[in-house]
Amino acid sequence: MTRQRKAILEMLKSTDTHPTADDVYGAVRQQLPHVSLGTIYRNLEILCHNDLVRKLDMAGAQSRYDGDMSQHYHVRCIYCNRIGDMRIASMTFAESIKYAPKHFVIVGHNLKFLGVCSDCRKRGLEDEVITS
Amino acid sequence: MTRQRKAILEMLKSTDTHPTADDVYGAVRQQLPHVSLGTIYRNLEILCHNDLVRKLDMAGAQSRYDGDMSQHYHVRCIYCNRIGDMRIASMTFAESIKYAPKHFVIVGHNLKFLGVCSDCRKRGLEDEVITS
DNA sequence: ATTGTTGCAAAGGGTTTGCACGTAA
DNA sequence: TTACGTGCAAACCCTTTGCAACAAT
Repeated sequence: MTRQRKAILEMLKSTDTHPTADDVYGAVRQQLPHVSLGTIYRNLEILCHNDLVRKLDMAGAQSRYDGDMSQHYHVRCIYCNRIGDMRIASMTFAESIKYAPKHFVIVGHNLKFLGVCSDCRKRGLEDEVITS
Repeated sequence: MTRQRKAILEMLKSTDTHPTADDVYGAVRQQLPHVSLGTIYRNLEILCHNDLVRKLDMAGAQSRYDGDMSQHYHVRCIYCNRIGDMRIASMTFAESIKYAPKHFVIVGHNLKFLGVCSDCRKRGLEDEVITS
C-alpha cells in the first residue's frame, strides 16, 4: 500500500461524486504533485480487483469510480452524465433466472437508471445530449 | 436509404448473434466489397437514432448491435462476451423511482445480466477472463 | 535484498471525422 | 440538381504498457 494508492483510495472514500480517473488524478496531484495518470489507472484497477472500489462503466464516456462499496444502484443524467445513488434493494433473481437462454448460467446483473438531473432540467434541456 | 445502409440493417435483422461493428463490416463486405468501416459506424449510429437498431454497450469491449427491437434484456458471458436474450417483462418503475436522489427524474433503465455460457462452462473456466 | 510500484512517454484500439468524390431522391 | 452518403486515411481520446529508476517490507 503505497502513498499513491492510499491517496487514491482516500479520495474516493471521501466523495460521492463518482469521479473519473482524471478527476482522481487532479485531486491526488494536490497532495502528490508528481503522481502520473498511469499510476492512477493502475491503482484504480488494483483497488477494483480487491473490492475496495467499484468501476462504473459509462457507455463510451470516461469510466467513473465509486469508493462506496455498500449495495446500491446508480442513476446517470442523460445530459451531463452526473451520477446519483439509488438505495433500492438488490434484485432477486429467482424469477429472472428462468428466462435466461438455456445455455447460460446467470451469475449477476447490472442495473443502471437513466434520468435527468435538476441542473439539466433547469437548463431547459436545449443543450446537446452528451450520451444517450 | 443507400445500399450500404440497407445491407447493414438487413444483416442485423437476420441474426441474433449481436455482432460487433467489425462483424457487420465483414458480413456487408461480402456483398459490397468496397464498403468502409467508417460507413459501417456512421450508419449504425443513424440506424440507432432512428430506432431501427440497438447498440449494446460492452463495458470497454467493442459495442454490439442488435436488430431485434422487441423489448428484451441481455445476458453477457463473463468469459467470452457472448450475448444472449432474456425475454423477461420490462421492469416497472413505480417502486424504484421513489428511491431516486431527489434531484433526479428517472427516464429509463438499463439492466444487463452476467452469466457463463455453455461453451465456457465446458472449457472449465480456466481461461483468462475477458471482461469482469 | 527482493519484489512490487512509480513516472514518463509512447503505443494501443475502438471509434470518429475531414475531405473530395459519388449517388440517391 | 443538390443535399446527403461514401471511401479513405488520419485524428481522437481514454486507457494500457514498456522500461529504467525507486520504494516498500
